[in-house]
Amino acid sequence: MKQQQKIKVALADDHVLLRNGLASVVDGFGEYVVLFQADNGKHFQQQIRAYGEPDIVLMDINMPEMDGYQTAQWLKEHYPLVMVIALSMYDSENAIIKMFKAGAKGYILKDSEPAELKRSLDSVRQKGFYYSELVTGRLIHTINKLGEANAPKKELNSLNDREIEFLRYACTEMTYKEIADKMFLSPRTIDGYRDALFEKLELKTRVGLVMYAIKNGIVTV
Amino acid sequence: MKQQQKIKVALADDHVLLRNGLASVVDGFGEYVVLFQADNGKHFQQQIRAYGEPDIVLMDINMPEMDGYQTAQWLKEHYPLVMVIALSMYDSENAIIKMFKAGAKGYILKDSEPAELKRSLDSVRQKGFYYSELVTGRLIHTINKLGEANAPKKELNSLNDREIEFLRYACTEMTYKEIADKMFLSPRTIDGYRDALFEKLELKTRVGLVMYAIKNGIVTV
DNA sequence: AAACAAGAGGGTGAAAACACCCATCCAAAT
DNA sequence: ATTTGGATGGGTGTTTTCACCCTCTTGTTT
Repeated sequence: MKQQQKIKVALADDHVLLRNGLASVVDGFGEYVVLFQADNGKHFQQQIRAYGEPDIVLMDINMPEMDGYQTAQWLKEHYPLVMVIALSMYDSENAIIKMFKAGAKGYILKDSEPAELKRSLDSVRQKGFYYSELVTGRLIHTINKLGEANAPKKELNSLNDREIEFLRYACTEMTYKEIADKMFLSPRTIDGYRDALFEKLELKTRVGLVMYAIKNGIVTV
Repeated sequence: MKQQQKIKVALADDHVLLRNGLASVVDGFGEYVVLFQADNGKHFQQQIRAYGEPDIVLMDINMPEMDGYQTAQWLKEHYPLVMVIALSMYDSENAIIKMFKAGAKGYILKDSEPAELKRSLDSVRQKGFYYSELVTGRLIHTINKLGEANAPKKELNSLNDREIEFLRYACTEMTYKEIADKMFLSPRTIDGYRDALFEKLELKTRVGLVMYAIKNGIVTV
């Protein structure tokens, strides 16, 4: 009887060990039960067809094949009642915003305590969202930026393939000239990529680019 | 009957979710049972006194209070029969060497598949060690370095507090001059720190320092 | 057809990062 | 008592990075 009242949770994360940890903790809460697990977005789509709709999904952002943004977006369109809580390794303002734009109802870090995980599940179930201090703080920062006069074309950045390729090289000990060679571009163009990223990511130095790339899973450390 | 023949495994890791994942996977193997879990080295010392000696310990390297190096070292002295498998977030040559020097019998990454975790447990149990390709590759690199003529005083680096503090600042967008101010030192001295690190870590650029710091848990991303 | 945005790239100069030199002080080891 | 070695920091010069200027395509929009 009580069994049927349990909240169904699905997990999407390519790190098997961590996913198992989530599963055992979620099951341990009692009111929640793990309906199924997936390695990535593609796998998740198959699983949801096989097992049916969960109430809540704990969704990793950085996954192979199909990442958390895409999967959350897909869920929003095809299963609008399913609530997504984003799971991230790092505290990244951009990731937070992109996941909420993709329909996520909460955002927690992978090194959270089980208590916070439970808070997020409870909150999403009861109130439909979970806004931690982390999230609130980042969102306030974004709001403040929107108020600035010099914010003409903030299309809410998503980097293109070339920029991402550049970012990966920027995380090595190569000079920009060497990166230019690797990418078959002029050093000037690389200069342009860098400056464009500085602008849209609000950074000033190459170290800033490196930290950004790591926090956003663009490079795997 | 069979129960008593199970290999006793202990876990030391401050990330609760991942630790739970390890526990459920290890228990799931059948031949292994998790004897106890600990948040850090200090906690681990208490637990081993309370629960007795495990056969194998899965030991995280970066923990608060007392880290994996220290804890492995302590185990080597006080419980020499306990076999340690180092658990690391990243693939870092230095971390591997330091853990093996502290007596570890194996080294695996936290995003390993359960199959590899099992391989490492089986191997350590049966052969007393687990040398993956990852480990072997890194060790060969080290061996090769030892053969070089220009390797006079390779004391096998451990960074001092000042260097670590500097490294943390190096992972920000501060210039070296600004770092010098923060650390109440001359820019020249900072220059020296940087060059010393370049030398002993075999790096050439600040980006290299940043990547090193991250891979070794000196900065938390 | 004209306007416009995006991608590639040139030039210049200042600032930061890197390389290699050296001196001093102080504490610990021989 | 002298030497060694670490931590600190000065000088000088080159290379890389960063900032801000600009042109010229090409493709799309209007």
